[in-house]
Amino acid sequence: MKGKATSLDIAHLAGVSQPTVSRALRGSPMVNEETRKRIQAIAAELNYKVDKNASNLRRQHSGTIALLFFEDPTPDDSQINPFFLSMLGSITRACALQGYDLLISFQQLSTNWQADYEDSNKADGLILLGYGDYLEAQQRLQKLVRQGTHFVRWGAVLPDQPGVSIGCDNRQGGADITRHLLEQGRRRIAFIGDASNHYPEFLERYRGYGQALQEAGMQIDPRLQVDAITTEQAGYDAVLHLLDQQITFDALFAASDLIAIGAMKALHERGLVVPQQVAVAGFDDIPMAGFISPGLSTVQQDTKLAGTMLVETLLRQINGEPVESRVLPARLVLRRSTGMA
Amino acid sequence: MKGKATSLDIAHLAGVSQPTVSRALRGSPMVNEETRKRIQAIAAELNYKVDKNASNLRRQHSGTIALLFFEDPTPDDSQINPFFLSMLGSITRACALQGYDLLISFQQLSTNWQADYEDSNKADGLILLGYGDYLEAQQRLQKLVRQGTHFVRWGAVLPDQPGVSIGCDNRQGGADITRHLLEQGRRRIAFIGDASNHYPEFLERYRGYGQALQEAGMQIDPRLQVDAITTEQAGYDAVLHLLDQQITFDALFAASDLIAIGAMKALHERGLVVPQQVAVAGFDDIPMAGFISPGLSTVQQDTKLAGTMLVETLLRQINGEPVESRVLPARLVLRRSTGMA
DNA sequence: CTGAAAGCGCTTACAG
DNA sequence: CTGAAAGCGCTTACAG
Repeated sequence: MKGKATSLDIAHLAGVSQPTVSRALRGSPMVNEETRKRIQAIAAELNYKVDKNASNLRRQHSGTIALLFFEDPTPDDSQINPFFLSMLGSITRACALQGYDLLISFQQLSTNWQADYEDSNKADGLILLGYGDYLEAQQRLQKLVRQGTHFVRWGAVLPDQPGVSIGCDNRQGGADITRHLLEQGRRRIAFIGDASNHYPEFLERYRGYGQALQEAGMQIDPRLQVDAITTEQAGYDAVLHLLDQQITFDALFAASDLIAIGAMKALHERGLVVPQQVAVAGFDDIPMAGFISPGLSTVQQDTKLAGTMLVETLLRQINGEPVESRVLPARLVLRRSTGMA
Repeated sequence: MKGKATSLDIAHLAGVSQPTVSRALRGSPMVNEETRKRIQAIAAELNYKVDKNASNLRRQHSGTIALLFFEDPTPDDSQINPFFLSMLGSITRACALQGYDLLISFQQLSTNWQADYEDSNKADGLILLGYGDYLEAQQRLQKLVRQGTHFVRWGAVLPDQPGVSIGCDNRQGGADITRHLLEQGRRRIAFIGDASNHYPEFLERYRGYGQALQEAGMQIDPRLQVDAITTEQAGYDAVLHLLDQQITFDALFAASDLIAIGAMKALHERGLVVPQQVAVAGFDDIPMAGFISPGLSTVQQDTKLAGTMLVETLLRQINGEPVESRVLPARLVLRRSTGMA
């Protein structure tokens, strides 16, 4: 910018040395109150702001967290899974509360995101967010750990994982919603979502589903599980697949709300009424879940708590405190798509 | 971090001076190709990354743009207007394309956002995003201009505005959708949204509405305009207000989709059928607009183009090139809420 | 094509 | 309580 004021300028005007300006402005206790007042007044008048680059360089710290958002496959245009947008909001808020800046980066899983942020001192740590192919990501996580990079991941919390993760209790959520469908008298419950270790969160939801069925003394019919990534299109396609294969079902648990919404569209097009003929449940509780018709029963993840936990855990890690993975509870939100209200 | 490699380390290992490392790594043409190769190999092995703080400090530039997102009133929790999330996505993408980082900050209109970013050299320029009270914001914009801060605003493009703005053609959009409602045979069209100069974008949409009515030889009934900010709640309340005042209407143009969605909820609760009894139109084309039932007719703003324009305009400004405000076209997206398809 | 020198604007021991 | 000095890790004239 045009001749921005520096601490030296302030020092001249205040008749003190430059370090004194630095001390005064950062509230060091070892500076005379009067001197401080004078310095502050001048700084305010000149609209002086500490140069972050200089300050960070000297302190070897950035006061910034980088949020790496990766989703796979590449979402078209600017359509981002609303669940992650909600997370984004809550992470931003949590950062602001802690006085940290948030650097944001939308990554394709394919680019080499691991390095550039913390390595170049732009950020003190990383938050990793996104449903992506976990096996692909895993080696990168290992590299991060090897490099001593500070990072926290949002996702499934599993024993063999590199680094620290925060995630919701996907298994419990999956079990709860499946029990609910069973209580509604449903017996042929389809699961729409990838159930491999490529997508551990989905896999956990699927395991919860299986657990609930077994508790009810029911068999798991593998034909009722159809792979789908988190898009409406995938949900839509999956339902058509079930119908075309003549696989009967009276309920459907989608591994995400986006999938559920696409599934409902397909059911509607084929003339099947929700919930009378097919009950539908999702996962996430994105805002749209409450607005579509009928309202979508789903498993809510507490994004506000999640954002706070992610940021706090990361900051603790940055400060050298011990941290560990955490599982947050999931909560049912029941609406008309499963016959409620 | 733990003993991160510096350019000096590389220099020692490569048997050259530190400046040569710097040159080699930034692709300066005045360095021997073999030397460069050697240096690059060592840098790669040590996972060396240029320290951005040092580099930026020296170059007096940050390679970062700050996105200041302000919304008023404070949205509850992490619920952000989906339209802005879409903008956010497209801005992020545009930044990435240009090799810039994006620093993001959710501001309440009340905090003093104007300064901290560019003034502290964290960002080379600012993008301002959000529906907020414009009159409140205006003096801050003026201050930004006075300070020579580089910034671009998303919003109404008006003659008397400080700084550069990019916005969609709100008036044209408002006129087009109103004409559409008139063509559908509607005669009592309510406008839900603040129509004061506190919210110039809404005001322009209202003017477009008025223009279309007048072209059709109709009077503007001021009782058909009800103030509302961009929330579902405001739209909901506005419709109840109209109904309770016994003001009749057969169509409703909401200044935003969020308002329209809240309005539809109120209509539904009062037993009014959309579009048979009341046609409803919104503005923005947020993803939800296509999912609610009936689908919401609306005016689409091209967020992809908008994000690109914002970033490009800002970068041009940063590079000292002349820039000016731009108006982007708005486009109708017609769905069942106004009786289409 | 390469090196020695200076300096970006801070913060932090070290003296006093 | 305050100042003189050093240094964070780069980039960029300036010499050669």
